[in-house]
Amino acid sequence: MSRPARRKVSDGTATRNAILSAAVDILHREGAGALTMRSVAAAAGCSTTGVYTWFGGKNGLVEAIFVDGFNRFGDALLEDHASPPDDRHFARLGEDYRAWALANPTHYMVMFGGAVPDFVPSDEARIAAVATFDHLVDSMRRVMAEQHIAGNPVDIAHHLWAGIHGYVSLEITGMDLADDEAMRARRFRNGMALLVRGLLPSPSTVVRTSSDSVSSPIG
Amino acid sequence: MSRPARRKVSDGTATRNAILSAAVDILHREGAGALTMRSVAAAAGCSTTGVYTWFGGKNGLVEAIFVDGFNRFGDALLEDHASPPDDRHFARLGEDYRAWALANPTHYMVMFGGAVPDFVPSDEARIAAVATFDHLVDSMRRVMAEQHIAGNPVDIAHHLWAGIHGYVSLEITGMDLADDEAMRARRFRNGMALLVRGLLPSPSTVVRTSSDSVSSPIG
DNA sequence: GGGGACGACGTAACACTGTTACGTCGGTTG
DNA sequence: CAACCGACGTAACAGTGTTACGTCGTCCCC
Repeated sequence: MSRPARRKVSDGTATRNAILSAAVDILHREGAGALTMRSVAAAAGCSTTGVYTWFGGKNGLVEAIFVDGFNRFGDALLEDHASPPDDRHFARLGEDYRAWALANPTHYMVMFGGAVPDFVPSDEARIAAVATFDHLVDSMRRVMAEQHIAGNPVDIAHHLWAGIHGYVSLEITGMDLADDEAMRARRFRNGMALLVRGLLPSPSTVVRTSSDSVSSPIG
Repeated sequence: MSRPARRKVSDGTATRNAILSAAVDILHREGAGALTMRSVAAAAGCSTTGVYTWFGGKNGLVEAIFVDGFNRFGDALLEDHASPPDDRHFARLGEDYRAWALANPTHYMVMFGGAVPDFVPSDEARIAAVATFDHLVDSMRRVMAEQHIAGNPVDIAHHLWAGIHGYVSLEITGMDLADDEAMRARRFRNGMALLVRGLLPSPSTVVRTSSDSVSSPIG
């Protein structure tokens, strides 16, 4: 990779993209168990060794899926981060988070749940994943500054993230014992409201109920 | 199973237990990827087909691990449920929950995270798993009755469970971006306090200012 | 007591998985 | 132009879950 890459007639990365999108497609339609070197190669229209030349092995392929997932996931949440924060800012963020995760459950579980045994993302891949979280921290920092809320934005963002992930993860794995989708949506909405209310108490209430500066529940 | 089971010289279920404990041991020591029919059979001292006679296949074996995990998990939390609830009741529960999950991460991920591709627990197994959650609901119902707190205990227990699971799940999969164990423990403790305070607003503390009892800074 | 019957195995094979030598082809580069 | 080297395909390897098939020992019934 240090010297200039040699080019064939067509840009070589085209087949790489074909393999990756085929893999994502199989993962989405048939689950992690069907994500096979041979099935991916067949869907991409190449031989199994083609996958090895571009991804090094299954671990590399899954890692590419991992990074690709965080890119898509981050894009889905991007406009939430970009929009000017109002009262429903984090509620919308939570809804979009949940919507993406439920629309791409297998992808989400590869990213967060260890759906592929023995796969551990490299530090490089983890750094790419963290960017998604950084956007959340930025949003948090901005809202906290505007509302004059004290505390560590990273910690508060982590609390929010863990809370959302808890609901979504239980829901994807079917461990939530809800009767129907309406019940799940209601619970999630209420949980999000609870989280936001607890994490970001409106400044007026904070000033009124306590005198010292550390009165924000989060610090 | 309807007619009386035939017995051999030794109770046949002994080999079943040997296989199951060998499987749990392998899962605990080497992870879900090493959980192989052959490795389990070898560790249990029998042939691969022996696993099939007792568990029907890998799915059945994983399901037995799934149920066994919830039994152990429930036992670890049992004394928390049994103890008379005080201020630190749910904090202790959270700590024990987290301690068990971090001590048995692979087992926990099989139970909650879909660590084995294509494994879906049967309704029977799910019912056995729900018993663990029922204990939490009972604790919640008792505390709410004693403290005269209104609300649906099932929903509130679910909020608490989802919150705890969110932290623990991120921690196990390495997606939490903490510097060290101390930071993780602190975040979890603060998150638990936040959850409990939000879910179970103590009537006494509601009247008084936030500087009492649970007002310690979180973050 | 004998004769089935049936459950608990083991052996060996099946299709399938990830992975890897090995050869080939063709564009790039000196 | 010639050497090189990366992008492939073919075919094989060990290891995976699973399944016929046979055997042995114990139980039930006559």
